[in-house]
Amino acid sequence: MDVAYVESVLRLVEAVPPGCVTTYGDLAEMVGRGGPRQVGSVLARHGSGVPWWRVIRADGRPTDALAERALRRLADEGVPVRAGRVPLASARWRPGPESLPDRLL
DNA sequence: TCCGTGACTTTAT
DNA sequence: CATAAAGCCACGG
Repeated sequence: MDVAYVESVLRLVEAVPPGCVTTYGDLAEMVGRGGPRQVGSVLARHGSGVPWWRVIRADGRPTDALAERALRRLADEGVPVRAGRVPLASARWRPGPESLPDRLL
């Protein structure tokens, strides 16, 4: 896993605005390389410095080990949470061309 | 090479 | 709507 890839992922996560969420799969697609699991891998090792709680799974739930912490922070910043799950249909972040870090390297 | 592992996803029950 | 099974991708032993 090279540095360029890691930085691309971290930059995107940093670009997710408060009150919104995104998924591992979406990030993978934006980066254009690797898959959801690779994105998860990056956050697991180097995600301490970015808003990791805004990255959740495709089913709207944060990864199991971090569910408590993530859901509380999300709720704190106004993200709707129902039954331990975020309604992606409404809270999912859809970056406009100018909000994207773009030139990802 | 083969195999297990993981901050995952999709499809089928 | 909840679960299970299979698929997927990169890494390391």
